[in-house]
Amino acid sequence: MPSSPSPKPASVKPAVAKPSPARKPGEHAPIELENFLPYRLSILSNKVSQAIADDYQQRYDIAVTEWRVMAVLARFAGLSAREVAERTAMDKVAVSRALSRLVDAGRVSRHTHDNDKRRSVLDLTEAGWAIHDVVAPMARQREREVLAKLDEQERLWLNRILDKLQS
Amino acid sequence: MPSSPSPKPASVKPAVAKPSPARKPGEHAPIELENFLPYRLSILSNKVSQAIADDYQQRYDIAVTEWRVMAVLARFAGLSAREVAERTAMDKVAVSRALSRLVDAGRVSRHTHDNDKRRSVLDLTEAGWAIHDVVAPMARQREREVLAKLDEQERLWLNRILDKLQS
DNA sequence: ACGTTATAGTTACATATGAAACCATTTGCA
DNA sequence: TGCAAATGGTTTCATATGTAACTATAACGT
Repeated sequence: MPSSPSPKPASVKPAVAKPSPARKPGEHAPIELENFLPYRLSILSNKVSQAIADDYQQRYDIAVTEWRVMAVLARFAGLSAREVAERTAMDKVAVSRALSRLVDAGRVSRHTHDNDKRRSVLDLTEAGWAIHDVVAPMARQREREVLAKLDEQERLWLNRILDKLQS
Repeated sequence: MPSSPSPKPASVKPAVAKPSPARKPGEHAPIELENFLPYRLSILSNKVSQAIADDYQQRYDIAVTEWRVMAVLARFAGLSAREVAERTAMDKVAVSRALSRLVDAGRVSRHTHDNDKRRSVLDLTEAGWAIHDVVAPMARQREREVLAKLDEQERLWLNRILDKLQS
């Protein structure tokens, strides 16, 4: 299975589109956004996230941040707000706001921790679970559609690469 | 060079951290955010973009959107606002706002197109180029630092994978 | 026990962003 | 021509987001 050799370097970019030089050639060395990793990541990330958000945003009136909070509470019941923030990589203010909307909407329950009155103890309500059980499969389906553009080997490399970049 | 075999599947995830089950096992199938592609992309993208933005944001009082506009104008002089929007994947409102700040700051010049008075003709000014010529190398350096976490083979795969996902 | 410091969370403010409405100009076509 | 539709761009308004300030509780050191 680990057969195919290294990928072709995606062709040497033979001057795409409309490269209008500004001044003396070679002087300013502008960045080629379409090959610039941060830019490409940003475009791709937004496109993928948006595709998923489109599935639930209007239908349930849930924002992306709220869905993320719901997703971690589905996996880890009884977390505090700070723990939710850690797991979602959101800041605590964003979490606080998402939670107040979710609690108001009856999708998350919030209690005070027995041994520490500062902390909240958060859980999905029945209504929250009901939404989760519809949205989670849709999200997974979208992910599958994106990954379907890759073959098995590429998917393995992608995982490995993301792992390394993450650190 | 195309020697190494397919990457190990990043280990089979032997229940990381704090997997507190919520209810009957297997019933709800929550998403594991840390393995969910859209989430991972989002985290990575934000981290990388932020690292670069930190280099110029305070120093020059430039927002990310403004830097992107400058970057495409460095490469393609004389674009219209709409063309800038296309190349940056920003919407036209965002471009309009970034431009008004850039023009006010004397970093971009805006003229009216000779044959179409609706269109603007945009260019970096001397001041704009001066900033560009400092920031562009810094941005490239950050990209290099990120990519340094990968070996040559992984970088090739990453390119290929991004190309495929982009479509 | 008591004051200092740290932590959990919310609120306030200032800025960023997106959708829709809007103006000006140009294009398409009867 | 003349007028409806399309296009480039800006403004408006409503919402989102981040930073810093704030409240309440807990932990720490004496």
